[in-house]
Amino acid sequence: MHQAPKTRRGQERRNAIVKAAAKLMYERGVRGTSVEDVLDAADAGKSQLYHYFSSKDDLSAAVIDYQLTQVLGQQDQFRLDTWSGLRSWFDALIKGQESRAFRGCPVGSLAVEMSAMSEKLQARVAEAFLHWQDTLEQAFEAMRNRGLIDADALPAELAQTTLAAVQGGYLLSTAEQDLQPMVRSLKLAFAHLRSLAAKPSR
Amino acid sequence: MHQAPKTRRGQERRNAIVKAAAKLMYERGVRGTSVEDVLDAADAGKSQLYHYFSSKDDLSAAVIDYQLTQVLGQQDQFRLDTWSGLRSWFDALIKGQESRAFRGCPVGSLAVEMSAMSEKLQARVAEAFLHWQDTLEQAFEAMRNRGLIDADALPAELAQTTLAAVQGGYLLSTAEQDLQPMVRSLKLAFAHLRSLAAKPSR
DNA sequence: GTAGTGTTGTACTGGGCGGTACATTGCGGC
DNA sequence: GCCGCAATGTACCGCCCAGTACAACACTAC
Repeated sequence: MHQAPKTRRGQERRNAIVKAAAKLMYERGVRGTSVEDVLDAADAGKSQLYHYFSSKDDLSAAVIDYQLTQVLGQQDQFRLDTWSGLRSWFDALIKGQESRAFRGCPVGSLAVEMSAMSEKLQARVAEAFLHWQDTLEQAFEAMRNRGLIDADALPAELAQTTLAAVQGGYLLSTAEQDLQPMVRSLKLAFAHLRSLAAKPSR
Repeated sequence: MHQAPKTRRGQERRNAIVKAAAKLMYERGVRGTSVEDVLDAADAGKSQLYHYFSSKDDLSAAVIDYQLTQVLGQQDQFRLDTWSGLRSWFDALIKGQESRAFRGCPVGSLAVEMSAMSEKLQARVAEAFLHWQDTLEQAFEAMRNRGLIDADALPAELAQTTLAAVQGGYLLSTAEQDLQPMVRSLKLAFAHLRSLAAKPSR
């Protein structure tokens, strides 16, 4: 029981369950979503869930991965190692937050709740954020290599502060149900990155 | 039923319940904390809870207020309208996050979960954040009035971006179980504020 | 078709949880 | 000392929910 699907059909059912879980957990929170809600939404039965997952925690872990994949997938549509690409990405994040009714970051909101649930989930959350951070770091490193940002800048540090600005923006925007904090936070993050550009040699 | 306490003793019991609830909800999340857990911790009975609160949601709302009060209380120990006071406050936030085992912001983590629970709680969360933001705004306005920061700076905007940096730092630090993101995020926020100081006239 | 493995339907259970009912006790005012 | 209200103890209820048991079905290979 609760093993990886071995047929295409099984794979599709598993994905449908994760997708439905991701949607509901995003909207109502992890603990606010019962497995039966998920199964109803995915039009699946209980035996299917426990065929592929060992527990709700296990499903939740899959949901983090799924949401991270979604976020990184959208992120890949932008050339983050260019100024215009970065700006477009920020704009897209803001648009997304608006269109999803100020519900916050699909990864970040899960992260807060799951970090307090179990050691295992906490570890998965950490992994997810480090991965996300890493994709940003690569973009900044590329910019540095191409001379777009100063050679002394630390891509890892920039990735961390940028992600913090994104999450801080999301959180305030969700808490206050207002787009403005997110707009301002990202604007500031962008300006900071921009300030590291084209340093007049050393 | 569920009305304000009318005696000193009642007041104390009510406070004890809220305090215990705040502690547990912070550690385990709101939905991860049962009212019975709270009552055990507060050494109280169920009739006491429902004497002062109409529901768990009602108690949760009181917990937001309590946590905000705690945070603002600690914040009041610093002169936020001075550079050294600001820096000390940031340092204290970092120390707090460390000493509380990377569990995140006592207000922010509640906010994420509660925003998705009900309209009423969402409204209370918004109120809390706006209040917090306001205290920062007052500090920045005082600085501006005293010429510590540029006359063109907008205190409201600074308050929002500063709070976003705080929350973003908390979130990443909690997700990654590492102090560094918070340290860097606050360092950056401080540098940004600092950059608005002593503009060479217009 | 038949065997074997992957998949799915259904019915059930045991525990936990929010909330209620109601009786009882503590306490201040007169 | 007794009345009245605030405060508290206790037992209980109904519901929901994660997880299980087990039987039935689907597909592939031969």
